[in-house]
Amino acid sequence: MHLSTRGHYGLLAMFDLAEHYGAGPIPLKTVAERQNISDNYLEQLIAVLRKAGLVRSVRGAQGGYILAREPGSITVGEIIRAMEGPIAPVECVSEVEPTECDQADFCITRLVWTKVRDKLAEVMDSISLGDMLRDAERLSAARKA
Amino acid sequence: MHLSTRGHYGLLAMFDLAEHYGAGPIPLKTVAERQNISDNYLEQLIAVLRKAGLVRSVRGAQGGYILAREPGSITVGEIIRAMEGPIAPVECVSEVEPTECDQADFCITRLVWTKVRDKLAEVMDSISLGDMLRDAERLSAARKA
DNA sequence: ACAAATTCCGAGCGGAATGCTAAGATATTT
DNA sequence: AAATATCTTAGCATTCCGCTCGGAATTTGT
Repeated sequence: MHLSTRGHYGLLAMFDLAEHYGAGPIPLKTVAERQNISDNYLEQLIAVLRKAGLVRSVRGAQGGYILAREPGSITVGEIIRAMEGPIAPVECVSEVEPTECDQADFCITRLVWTKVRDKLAEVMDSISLGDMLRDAERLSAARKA
Repeated sequence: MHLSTRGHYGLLAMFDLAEHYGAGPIPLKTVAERQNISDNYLEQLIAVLRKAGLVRSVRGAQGGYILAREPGSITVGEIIRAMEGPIAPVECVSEVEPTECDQADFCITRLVWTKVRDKLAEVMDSISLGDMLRDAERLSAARKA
């Protein structure tokens, strides 16, 4: 049950952009440095996020990346699906194009994986970048107190 | 968010043993054939389950494998942990020995992964092989009707 | 016009994990 | 003994992961 660094870094980068939402385009190098990720590598990852329509890019000097939508309307689930593909503990219960299996009708383990998948999707879809920003505020407030 | 075949096959094998619980030791070859898994490969996988104390083995002719406990007392979570290691979408929130991270205290994504991990564990721990047997009965009853 | 800053794109690559196969050693039953 | 199983280890092809690198294209500022 492991995520690859794609999803891990992808969420870090998106959250970083969320924290600076409204401040114009953020160069990738800045994000990479703040999140301690190789910027060469992050470049490839953000390309995926862009193609998925989750970030907008501005080329040239003073350019960078901006969230395509408000932080509150982008969920962790969307980001993870973009980076890691459809949610599916095993392929035969993939959210899209589950692989055929002639025993699917009476496969009990399949029921299990379906439940797992649904819970997974439920948690991830229920958390937005906006929620995370609020958590961050609460945390830093508690820290000061 | 993919399981390897280890967890997948592991659960299939355990469920097969559950379906024949009480009928004495089941040879691995039989399980492999019924579940359509390479028996050479399954041999390695079941060794892990045995070391985890989830199945007992009987060597020699007429030997095979038996669940170490009642189906109702063995959960999917146990099986998956045995086969795939501690549940953890990312390492820094692993159930055991989470890797150190100097930013752990104010890492918001970490909170997300913790929630994901907990939900994952919750579903898997809430389903036992006994539950699956009941589902199987219900399904075959519905099929006959 | 030119230089600097940036995104964009694709090639390549070492290492690790995955999913097996295979072969033999060991134990038990008949 | 012979047959039936588990047990153990080695190996191996393929794929994926997590990068690095080089350079082209685009925009801004001087």
